Amino acid sequence: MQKLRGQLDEALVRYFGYPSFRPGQRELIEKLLQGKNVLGLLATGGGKSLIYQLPSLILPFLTLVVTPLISLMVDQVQKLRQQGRRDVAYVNSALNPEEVQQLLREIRSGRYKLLYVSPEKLKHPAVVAALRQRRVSLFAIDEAHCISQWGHDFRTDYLRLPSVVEAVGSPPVLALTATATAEVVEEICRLFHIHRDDLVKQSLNRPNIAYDIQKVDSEQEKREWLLHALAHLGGSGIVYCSTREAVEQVVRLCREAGIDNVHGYHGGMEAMERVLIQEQFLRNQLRLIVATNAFGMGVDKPDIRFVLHYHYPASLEAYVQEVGRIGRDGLPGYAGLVYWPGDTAIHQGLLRAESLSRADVEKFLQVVTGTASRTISFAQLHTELGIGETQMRALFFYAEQAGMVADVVLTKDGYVYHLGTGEQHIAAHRIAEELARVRQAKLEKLQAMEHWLEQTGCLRRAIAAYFGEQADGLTYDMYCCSHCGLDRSYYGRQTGAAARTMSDKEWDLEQVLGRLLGRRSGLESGGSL
DNA sequence: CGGGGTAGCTATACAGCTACCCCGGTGCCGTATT
Repeated sequence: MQKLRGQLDEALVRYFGYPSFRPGQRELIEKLLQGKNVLGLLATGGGKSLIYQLPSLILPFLTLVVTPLISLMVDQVQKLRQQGRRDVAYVNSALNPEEVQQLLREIRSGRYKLLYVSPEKLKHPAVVAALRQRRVSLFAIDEAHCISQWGHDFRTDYLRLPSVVEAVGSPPVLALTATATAEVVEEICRLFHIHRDDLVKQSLNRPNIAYDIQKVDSEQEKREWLLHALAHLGGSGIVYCSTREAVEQVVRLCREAGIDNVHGYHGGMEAMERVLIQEQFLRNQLRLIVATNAFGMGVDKPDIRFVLHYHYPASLEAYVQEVGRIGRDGLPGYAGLVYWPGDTAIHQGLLRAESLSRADVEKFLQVVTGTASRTISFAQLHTELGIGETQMRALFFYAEQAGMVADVVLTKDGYVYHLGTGEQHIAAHRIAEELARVRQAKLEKLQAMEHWLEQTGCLRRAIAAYFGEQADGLTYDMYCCSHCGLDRSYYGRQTGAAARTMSDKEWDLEQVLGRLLGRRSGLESGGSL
């Protein structure tokens, strides 16, 4: 063990240039090297990626990193390659089929030590076979809260990860996140057989963030509050809205008020435009981003001084993720939220829109079992079942769990599947129950968010309590929250880096995108990834 | 759930009201088409 510690210290200095580990890092790495499954609960900006990047240099075989977004994979691989690591790659839909084949050959040949992958790609038998053949030394899951946040409906492949771990030979598992309630911790530990003693948890309290919430009576008052806040805050920040349309409206509102260093961001925009906007924000060429919850994950900007919520998010977990982007440099930052009770309609409506009834489930099973071709086309989804692709994926997932479907593949014709041996009426019951349970859980998270808004105690302590933390001794005088006391004018005096003018080269769209996406010039040429 | 838009009525105001319908977020994947 003494020898191992020495090796770790040496590698830390040699490869990362840090003199010492940050809290939790060494403990997690040592447990992993002992072959244990671990969960790391570290505050945002706590140096999570080092926990798998460093072992990947020491371990004999492959370190696999499951990542929710392609942009995160591209970003990480690009950074590591710039640091001179040639044994790093990613597998996702940014690669064309030939590139994937080439990459799988290279994986089997042992060229890579660190591989980033989307959970969806891990469903492919060819990918799993290559990984098993090469052998996996470490199975890391970044942003592990996605398992609970998305795994139950939106991206069910997250819930398949435990069987993937087994399929690649049950290597040690590392789950990492900055946001997890006691229930989420429990679920991750259960899914990946993580022992209670192997949970490494730090306080998620962010003492440099001040919380301010304001209840108003109308949309007009919200707009006034927002403009007033923006006029008085210094530095760069994010405004979160719950709908794309609200994003556009708030951007217009800002511009009409003379704030023009601003841009909107949401999932309906072109991927390239989104990349460009994010990049400009990171470089302080944009001061303000108005966005839906699409914006933020992987945005590693240290000097975000404020996050404003024009709509509150659907859960406290989401809220903590969003405001957690403030002040990673450790300097003071401001989290402001304005709401009126009518805002709940957006969340209630989304919940209603995505919920499937028992009748929907039965109809789905009838169509699935009654189609001789064992195929459901995209057109059928809409005409016969009246549901979208996301719901369809969830239905297939739970149908598999209930034994009604043996496997599913997405092809040009739609979903092609094989039937299982389950009994239809039992399966329908189980699927409907499961969907109801997922919906109920979401509703409760929304209600917890709304309860937090309405309660009158310290906002910081209430967050800590929600995440099961002891909140004693959190006293920040006039820099805590709007319930304890808050000197708002203080945050106007804080200024971040001033916006500067871009050079012509930086404006070059191709330059920026080529650097960030690096698809065509990708793996085979090596350097430009 | 509830805001916003629209159709339709009233009954003589180029408006005003009501009733109704629609819509609302996150990203992989694979495929065909721009």
